[in-house]
Amino acid sequence: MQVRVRFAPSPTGELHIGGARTALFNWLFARHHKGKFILRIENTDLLRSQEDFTNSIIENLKWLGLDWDEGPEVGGEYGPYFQSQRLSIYREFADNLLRDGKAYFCYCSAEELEARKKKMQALGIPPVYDGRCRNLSREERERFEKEGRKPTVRFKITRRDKIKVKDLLRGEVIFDSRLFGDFIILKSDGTPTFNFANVIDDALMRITHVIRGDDHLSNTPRQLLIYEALGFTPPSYAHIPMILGKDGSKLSKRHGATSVSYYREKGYLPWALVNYLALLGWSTPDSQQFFEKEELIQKFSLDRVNKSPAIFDPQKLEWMNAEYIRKMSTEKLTELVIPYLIGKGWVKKKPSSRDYGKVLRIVELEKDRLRVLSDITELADFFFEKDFTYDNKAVARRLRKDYVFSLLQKIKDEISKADSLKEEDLERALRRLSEELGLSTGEVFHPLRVALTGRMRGPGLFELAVILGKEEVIRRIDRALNLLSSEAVKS
RNA sequence: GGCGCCAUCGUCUAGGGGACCAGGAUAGGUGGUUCUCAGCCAUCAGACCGGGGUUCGAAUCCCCGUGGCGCCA
Repeated sequence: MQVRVRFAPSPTGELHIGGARTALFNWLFARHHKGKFILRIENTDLLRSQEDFTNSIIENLKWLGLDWDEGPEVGGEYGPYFQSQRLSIYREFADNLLRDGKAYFCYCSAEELEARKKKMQALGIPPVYDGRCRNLSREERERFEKEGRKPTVRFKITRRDKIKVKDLLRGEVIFDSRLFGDFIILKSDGTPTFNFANVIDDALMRITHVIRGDDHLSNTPRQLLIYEALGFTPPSYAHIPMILGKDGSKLSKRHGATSVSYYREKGYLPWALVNYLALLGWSTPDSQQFFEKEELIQKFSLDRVNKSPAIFDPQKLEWMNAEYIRKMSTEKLTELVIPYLIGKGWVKKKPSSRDYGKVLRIVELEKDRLRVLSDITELADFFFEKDFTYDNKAVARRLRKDYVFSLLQKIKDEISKADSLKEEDLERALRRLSEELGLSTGEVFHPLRVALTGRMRGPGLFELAVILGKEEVIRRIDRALNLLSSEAVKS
């Protein structure tokens, strides 16, 4: 039998890190078994669902490289793949259950239910629905209808025994159906509840394996009951551990950025994110860290998914991203970085080949320092901003020294002599100068670096000077000299 | 409240009775390389939730407790 799995997000928000990981595990499982990966949008809750989110989720899944075989945009023979287009299907199945006496109308209002629940809790009784609408007489029903009550449809629990959930990761988990109250399958507005729609769609879409967060484990026995009532064969289940925030609670905005789109904009590489996410709850026997796509597909297996929840660690993700950036060719990296430079107005939309060459060179020099693509804007600003601001500490520590003023003048003279800047020439000249003046190389290099970049850290001095070019280097030395002399006047 | 799941370094994890005074990765400390930073190399520190069993032997199996999380909502 061909494996068919699905990812079924509800478009009530952006694609979440946790959702992405669930999607990934499903996708990996499908690709590993040469099965189908299906995308279904669970937008039944029309109030909270938004089209924008649907589009965003789709875009982000594509960006991550998690392509689906059936679903929005690609279609498939088990559609439609939007729950909002399947409402008549749910109603039909609900009607069947009503007809068969496996479900019934319930006229209790949300307020009444809430009040009873509170009372039961106060008495220490499990707060389950008491089934009072189970056997309403025709008259009672008519009376409620006249009162203008809109009924919900409840599923009748007839089993009074243990329900076994066979979970691929956790083995058999046993629930007691006596603890369930009759639950709602169709809300009073006619839309299905999660459990109901989910089961019907999975059944009709021939889903063979349900891989989802273990927050759904407790829902599973109820779903099994629906499968049974409908005469469908349930799928296999694998409840994967959830991803938590730093403090161990469910990952949410409180923990910082949790949406995939944030990481995308920030300049994380899709595969770095995928690779990192794969390691949250799954590992190889040797704790391998890096995987190429095909390798990950080949090695992935549900029985190496562990059972305990994982805490999302942005630091390790950042490290992994930096690793992938360093491994990437400079050409490819430059392509990815240019949009950020355009955003700053430092590079034209269509850079000239000369500008492009310059950017390429800058990227090459900054590559080791990039952790995310957007880092480029603060790392390389001085290459583009002629009037960069000096770092106060850098000026104090490296520029504001007695010897620096005349040193910079000498460097300037030296550079002026040559007709163009070359790395080796500059290095040789500076080293000679340090010897002549009895200064350490650091005492010569550091002040020049601050004069040229405004800061103490950065790429190789000679390399960056060559990129700036002779004229600009002289200009910047003058600027630093000005700064020093104006301060001299002040003091 | 009931039910369920989970429990190894701060974090991600390896481990499935002896190979473990617990391995890797990340983050952190120290040293080296270099004009600085980053990187790289070397090095240090850091964990089996607690208690009972089972066994010659337990991180590994069982029970209880505790804690975290989830579902019912």
